[in-house]
Amino acid sequence: MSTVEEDSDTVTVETVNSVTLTQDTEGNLILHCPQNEADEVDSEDSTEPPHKRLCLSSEDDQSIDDSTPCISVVALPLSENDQSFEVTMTATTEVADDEITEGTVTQIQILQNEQLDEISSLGNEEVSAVSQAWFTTKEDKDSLTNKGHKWKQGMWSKEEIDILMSNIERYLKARGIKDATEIIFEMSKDERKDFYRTIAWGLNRPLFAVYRRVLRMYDDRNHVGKYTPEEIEKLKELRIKHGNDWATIGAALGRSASSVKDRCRLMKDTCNTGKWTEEEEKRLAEVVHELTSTEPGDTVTQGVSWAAVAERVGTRSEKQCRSKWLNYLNWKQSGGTEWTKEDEISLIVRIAELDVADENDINWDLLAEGWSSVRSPQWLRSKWWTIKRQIANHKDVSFPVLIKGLKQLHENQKNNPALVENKSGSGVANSSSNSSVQHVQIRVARLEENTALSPSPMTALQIPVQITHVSSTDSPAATVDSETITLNSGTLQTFEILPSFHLQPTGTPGTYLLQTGSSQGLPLTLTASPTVTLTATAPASPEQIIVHALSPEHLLNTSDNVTVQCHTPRVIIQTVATEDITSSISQAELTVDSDIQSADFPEPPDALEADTFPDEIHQPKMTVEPSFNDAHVSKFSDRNSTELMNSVMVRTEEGISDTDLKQEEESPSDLASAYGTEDLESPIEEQVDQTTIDDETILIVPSPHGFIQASDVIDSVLPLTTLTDPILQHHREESNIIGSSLCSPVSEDSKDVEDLVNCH
DNA sequence: ATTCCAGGTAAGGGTAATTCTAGCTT
DNA sequence: TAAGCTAGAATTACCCTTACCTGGAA
Repeated sequence: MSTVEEDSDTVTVETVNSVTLTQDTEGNLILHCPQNEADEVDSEDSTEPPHKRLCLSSEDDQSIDDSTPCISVVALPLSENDQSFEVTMTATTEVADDEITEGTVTQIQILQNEQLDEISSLGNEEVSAVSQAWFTTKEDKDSLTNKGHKWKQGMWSKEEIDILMSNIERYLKARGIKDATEIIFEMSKDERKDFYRTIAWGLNRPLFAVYRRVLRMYDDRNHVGKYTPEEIEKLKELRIKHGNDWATIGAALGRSASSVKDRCRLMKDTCNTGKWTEEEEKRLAEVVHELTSTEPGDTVTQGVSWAAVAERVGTRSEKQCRSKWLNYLNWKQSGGTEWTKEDEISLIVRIAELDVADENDINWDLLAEGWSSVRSPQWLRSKWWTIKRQIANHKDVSFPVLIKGLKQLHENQKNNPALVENKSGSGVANSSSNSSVQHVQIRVARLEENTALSPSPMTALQIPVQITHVSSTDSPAATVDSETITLNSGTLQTFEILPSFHLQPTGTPGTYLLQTGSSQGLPLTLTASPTVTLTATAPASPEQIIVHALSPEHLLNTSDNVTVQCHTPRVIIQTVATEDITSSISQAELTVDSDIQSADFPEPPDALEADTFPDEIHQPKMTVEPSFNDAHVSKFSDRNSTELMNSVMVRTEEGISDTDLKQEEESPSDLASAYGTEDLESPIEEQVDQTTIDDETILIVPSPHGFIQASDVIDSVLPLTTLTDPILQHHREESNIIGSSLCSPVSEDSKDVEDLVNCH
């Protein structure tokens, strides 16, 4: 148990596990509990789902009850296996920027499986010690290491970037500053005092790493792209003139200093390009062995000074030398064997067996050991990268899901070579190539539900993972896939689906633009009571959005009737009805429509194009259309009636070309008959593989169309047996609605959300 | 004068994405 | 033989850490 006391005499945020606690722009507190730390207290053999409740209590009776009269809590198990989870608390009163440090005493305790476990903790103090310390020297680091501190290194995860962006947003908002670049590039050190320290909060990285990251993110001379031949020429001249004064050279070229520095590293006048000659290879090998004091045949993958090697080789740059050695020469010299399809499957299995929650946790050195066809750990990692990219949306699914999907995919191919052959469309099915399994998508949707617990913690239920083939070689409409999932469950209050988007008001009441990371906006229409409007807020992350649609009576008391919040890795769209949120069975419905449709949506305003997310955050788009009704609403088909109370529709689109946007219109009745009959042509291709792994179901759905149409998979997308929520199952048994109320996708031109509403 | 703080610079190891190309099939 | 295709090689823009530096404040 640890107590985190901020620099305040009044506030204590106390946790009983090691959690990262952040606060978004709306004052929502986001806690993240890493798996390894949770494991300290969770029995290893526990098979209980990691449902945890967040318990708020106050040492000061005034604190929560008075100042934050309504707090909704969302507990999100990140996967069915790990014990990590995220908790989001939404206080309906505005929480000021500094309230965490200046407010009242709040105790946060994490309860698991309805038992209050006293959980030992590494605590936030340690996190703070790292992220609040500006240390770059070896002594500083040794000192912290000796005190038992650990911090994250390597590539920043999306989650970290989300936290950072959220912190920056909050900092800007609190100070009324519009553009972070004002602070970063224009203010003096004194003026921006504490900026970096503030935005580093919740990040387990050295302050210096945060600083570098922020500079890169906001430097518009970064991410400029490929150097033109003219730029290269100019760069050469500037290099002669200014030497290693990268800042000056960069300024002259309109590039960042590190960019021009990196580019210069690649261009040596003496460098050859293209295929290595035997002489060059021989020289490289000799130099590497000489500089590392190794013998020919020894495996050398680390501890090589490539700059020194390149210097000695003479005709190649350090990058070229490293790449050649690690990806070919060392393996060839030490008698490596060819990489096979079996190796590929083995790699997936081995990675799965590692049971790591994050790809960054994979020890590639260890994985590459004693594997003759692996050229180097670095090469193996790049191999994994190519395997991973067989999944078109690999960036949008969690790592465990990705692994499961790949495993299932390969097993399916192994058991059904015909599928491989058909999908590849060529005679290369027996080769070790990956071509046959490219253009696969994994779809994950998760449902959540309010329970009777106050103040409304969520328990999760899940929609199966779906993998759909969308081979672009098979069809000009290849990137178009579609399916519609309709759930008709009275208890559903929360819908969660990948990937993500961003809400922006359009100026038209009740209509919002939904913006994806790639700056494409689409309208969001709230088909609900006129008194319910959406308030879009800056998301804490582009990955996850929570929409809280509070009841009309609550709306009278607050301007924030809907809260949008994001955090990785999934999108959540949630309505919270203030009345009877404990109702176990109501008639709420939820429609998920990931259909791809041609866009006759209005162009997004220019304002939406600008800088909503950093360049490096890109998400594909998909259509998401959850609709939530509370107990006042009995049927989805009634949604256009005035009975609708809380109904939210959200849609966005896949990034598809104009030609991809030509999809045949299907009426609901067409669809209903279609998926019952017309696709039953090929026994092989009709095969739907469904495997339940833990609580998650993965479907592999080959399609005769080369892509998934609504008619292909609807029946499989949501088999009744895959819903794991007991309440929902109970409801299903009662009504048997889910299977019978599958909603069709709507017309190709997305007449708009009204059509979707009325499609029943 | 010294130490600390809050950056700042350069070097270099690395990753991930794209482009090129040799070799294969049609 | 040419065209098309693909896997693997090569390239490169960008990322991250490390080590050392700087100028002002304490």
